[in-house]
Amino acid sequence: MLKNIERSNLRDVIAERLKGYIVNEDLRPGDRLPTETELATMFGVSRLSLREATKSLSFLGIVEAKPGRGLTVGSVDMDRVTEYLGFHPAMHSVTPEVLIQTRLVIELGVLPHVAERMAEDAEIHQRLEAINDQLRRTRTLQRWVELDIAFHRELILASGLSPLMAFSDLLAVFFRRFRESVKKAEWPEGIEAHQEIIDALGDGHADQAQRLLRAHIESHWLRLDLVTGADSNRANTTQSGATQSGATQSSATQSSATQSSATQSSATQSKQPSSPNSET
Amino acid sequence: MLKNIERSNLRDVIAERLKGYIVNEDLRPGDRLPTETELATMFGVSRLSLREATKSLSFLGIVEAKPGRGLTVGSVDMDRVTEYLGFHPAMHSVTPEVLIQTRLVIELGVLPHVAERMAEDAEIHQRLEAINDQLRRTRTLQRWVELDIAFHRELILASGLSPLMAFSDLLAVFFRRFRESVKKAEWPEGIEAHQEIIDALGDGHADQAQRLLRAHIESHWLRLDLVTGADSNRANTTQSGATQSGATQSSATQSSATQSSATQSSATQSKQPSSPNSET
DNA sequence: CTTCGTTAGTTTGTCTGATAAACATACCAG
DNA sequence: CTGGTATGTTTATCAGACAAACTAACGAAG
Repeated sequence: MLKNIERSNLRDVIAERLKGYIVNEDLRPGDRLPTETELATMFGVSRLSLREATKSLSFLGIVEAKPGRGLTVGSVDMDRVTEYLGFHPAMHSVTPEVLIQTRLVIELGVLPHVAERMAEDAEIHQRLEAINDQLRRTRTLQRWVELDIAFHRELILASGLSPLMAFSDLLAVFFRRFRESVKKAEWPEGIEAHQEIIDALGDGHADQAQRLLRAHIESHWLRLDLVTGADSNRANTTQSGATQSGATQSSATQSSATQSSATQSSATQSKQPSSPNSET
Repeated sequence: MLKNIERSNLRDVIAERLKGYIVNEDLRPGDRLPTETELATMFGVSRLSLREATKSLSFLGIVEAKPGRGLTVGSVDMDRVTEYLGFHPAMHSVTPEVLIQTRLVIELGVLPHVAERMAEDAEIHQRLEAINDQLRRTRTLQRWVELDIAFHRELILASGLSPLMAFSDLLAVFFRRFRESVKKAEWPEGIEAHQEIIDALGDGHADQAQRLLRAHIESHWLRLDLVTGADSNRANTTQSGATQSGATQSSATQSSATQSSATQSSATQSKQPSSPNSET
């Protein structure tokens, strides 16, 4: 009678199995899946339960369904993710420190590749310059945020490590709110930082570009203290030594105490942006 | 006439309206929504159609549903999205070289964080040692692959950068086939490399651990030449040192055209991705 | 009066079955 | 051979029902 007490969410289990099916069969976007009834019998559930799973997946574009044609594999629609995740008031389960550190790992790690490819492809330099030029002529916050995201996105793209693009897009969603707190007076500062990074990359000085980009990204962290309204005075005492930033609870994804995360963040996070990678 | 692409998706329309409802009512995580039947009558659709919309939203964690309790606004869970990041457009048509370079960026970039946390949490060292010990006693290929993946997964986990965890799992799927080509005679080599990495991390020498891990991962690269077959003679002659690799073309190339990128990746890379922590 | 166990009510979870719409394919006519 | 039509397939949506799980109120015991 009782089969699976493991997870009450039958729908999620089905979605997981469906994902596994696509991976195992090595299906690529456009490939057709079995029909709903076939999948339902295959998984041993009713068609409605399976349908709810496919609908969840189709919401993000992972699978597409058309009447008469059936189910096909698609790609995740990051715009949709941005649309629905961006408006949401609170996203916990990942602290801002972890977010920044993650971004540092990706973007800093990418720079040597960018420098190398820049030496071979002059267009990369042009594209980065073009974005920064547009940034200079920008007046609205909305446009500024879009262009700033585009700049960092172009950085990843230029590295040729396309899998990291997926992550960059996702992080962009979560970083958007940080960027939206940037005051107009700080714009020139960011543009100048971008320019220095471009120049360093153009000269092949990947290590210098890394230092510059680290400082640029970590400026988000300083802004964060202002946003959360925490004690920013302690943030001024830079490099005191406390270093347990970075990661706390990793996968605590329960939703029991939700609104406590807001207050919790301001209380616990008063450490430095700089992480283990302490140069100089 | 067709004004737009037919938005016959009733489900998306309902999801949109539900999102608007949350925004208008200024609901925050934990707040309760009307019941499914109420929302259904409110929107003028059947309960099942509305249910599909709520399920789509609950897939992202925007709303949560519990029997007897009703619908509540949930907290967005990043892990929920990263789990399905493998369906990102950028993840398609990725060459094995790019995959290895991507992995290098992530795993090398993570090591400084691991070293730091290892100094505070002795359990990390124990867990890594435990996996390696199990690796030594392994006899079957299946088990060896699982443990090898577990080791690298533990490295990411130990860094505390949980967003990267999903990515590691993702890459593990792709790398599984490479690892399965590992000959039994090469096992001790890999185990020894793991041990050296653990020791270096334990001593706080993140930079040394990075060099070791780079060599360890790039051994996959060598195996790759055997796997892809092709003209491995050219690959052998061009880069005997094998510590080079370099970013290749970004996308648009299928895995079939591997050889061109192999030759292109000349010995230009003498820099280290993720060298921010060169304290020497 | 407080506290704990029980019971009734509410709400989602899942199922069965059916009809309509949209698409794909095969068939037939010119 | 071509083009339109007829038919079949598959998803989209609906209706109603029962089970499971959680909430809350109520009553009994200390």
